[in-house]
Amino acid sequence: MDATPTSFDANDLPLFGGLSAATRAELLRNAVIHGVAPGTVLFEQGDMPNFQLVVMSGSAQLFGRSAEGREVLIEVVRAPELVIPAATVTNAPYLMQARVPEQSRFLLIHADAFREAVAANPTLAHQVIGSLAQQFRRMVRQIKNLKLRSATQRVGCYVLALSKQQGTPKRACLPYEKNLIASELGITRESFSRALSGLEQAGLRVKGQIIEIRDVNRLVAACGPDPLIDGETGPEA
Amino acid sequence: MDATPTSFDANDLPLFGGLSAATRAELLRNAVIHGVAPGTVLFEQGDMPNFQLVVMSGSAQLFGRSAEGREVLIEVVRAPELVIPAATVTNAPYLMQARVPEQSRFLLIHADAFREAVAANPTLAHQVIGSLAQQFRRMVRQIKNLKLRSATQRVGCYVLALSKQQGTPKRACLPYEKNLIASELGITRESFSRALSGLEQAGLRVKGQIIEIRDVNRLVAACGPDPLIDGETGPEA
DNA sequence: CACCAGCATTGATCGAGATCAACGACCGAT
DNA sequence: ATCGGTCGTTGATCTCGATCAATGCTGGTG
Repeated sequence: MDATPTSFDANDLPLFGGLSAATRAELLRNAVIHGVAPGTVLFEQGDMPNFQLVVMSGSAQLFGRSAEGREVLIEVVRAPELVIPAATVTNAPYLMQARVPEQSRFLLIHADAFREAVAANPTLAHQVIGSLAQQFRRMVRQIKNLKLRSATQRVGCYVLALSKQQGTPKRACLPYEKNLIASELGITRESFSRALSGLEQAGLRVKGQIIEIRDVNRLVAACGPDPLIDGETGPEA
Repeated sequence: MDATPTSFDANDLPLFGGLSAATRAELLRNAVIHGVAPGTVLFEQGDMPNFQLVVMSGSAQLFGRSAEGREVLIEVVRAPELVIPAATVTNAPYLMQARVPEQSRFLLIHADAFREAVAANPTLAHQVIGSLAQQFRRMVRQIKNLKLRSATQRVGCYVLALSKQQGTPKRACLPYEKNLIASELGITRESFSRALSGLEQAGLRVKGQIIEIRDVNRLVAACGPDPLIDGETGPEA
């Protein structure tokens, strides 16, 4: 079980797997690598995509904003994922804003060049299809999560999913501020806090960013996780 | 403004646009057309995809179900769309159940054959990318809708979007049962009914399946529609 | 060190929306 | 026409989560 690396070189990106050196080089001629400081906004919602961004290290957070200015976290994209290829390939305005929470590196490919390369190159197209499909499924999962579960269930399942994906069955470490996690789960930070406290009856112990799971079975019983919502993260993968 | 047709022939599907007659024929050799009666379940959530389904006429409704058995409408797919290509291309279990609400016709392409054809065929791959991207964006819009707006706002914007897309600025006709629309909007049928009543103060009149919009401006002011959530549906397209 | 700013927790209260229940309208079947 | 079923509406009540407000905690800066 080799973990996915967190940092990538422009030439060993999975995106380019199976591409001939020539086409890869041609694509990279239309691209630059950009180091980005925390807090940077990569693009605003409503902007037209000029580049296809690829996360080489670090991550990007995608936010949705309402007319009244409320802002919620919708997704987090990590290396080596594409940042919303859906916008680039349809050449339609971004539906979300992208912000960078940590020091990160991005590959920027000119949108036109990217679209042409995808059209000309079956294996590249295949990679894009895979990426789009994964991202689509994540969105469907999130919708099911929002529509079918209570706030407490969402919080509990979130913690369970974290602990699995971190490989620590008795512990989960929150990956960013509770504020953001709450908005990702479609609740306020206050409700998030209360839900965590409430789940202490189900064998949970909150210590800052670290959540201890004293009784997994009780937690599972309390919040009813579902692989078709929370993701597989079974033995493999 | 020629409306999109509601019924398609196997040979003039946009999916096959730009394909040579030979490859199209080859694909269709691995496919069958199936007429389907209302109420039929095409597949269950959790099933592995055996076919890539394409809607040739009619529609398919996609439902998510929770462990406790609650069921909500997540999306409706109409001709000439692909039915969840994300499941087929990733060869992963369906996250939703597909049910057919009306007499419909589907093209069923063997999943393996479909994947091979996509891999071998850049223009087909391009069509799949476009379809996936559109569907991804719809899911993002729905998430923003759920997380950023109140129930009443969602209902009002839904009616506005309907009237625009039906080309009747002063009227909207609900496309299926209020029951289902409510679950699509993430609320109960009772709340949906009340929200519609409440919006009568904003110039709305409910007559069964027909909703009259007596004062568009007031409705817009009341529920704050946003092209980045509700879709463009501007002058063209 | 003192200070301040941003984040997190906790309490009190409010309100939107869910739930429970009753009723009416519609529709297909016999 | 009568029946039974589904769907929709309306009312009463409840509850979950939002909101408002106060306080605590932490980390960075002078």
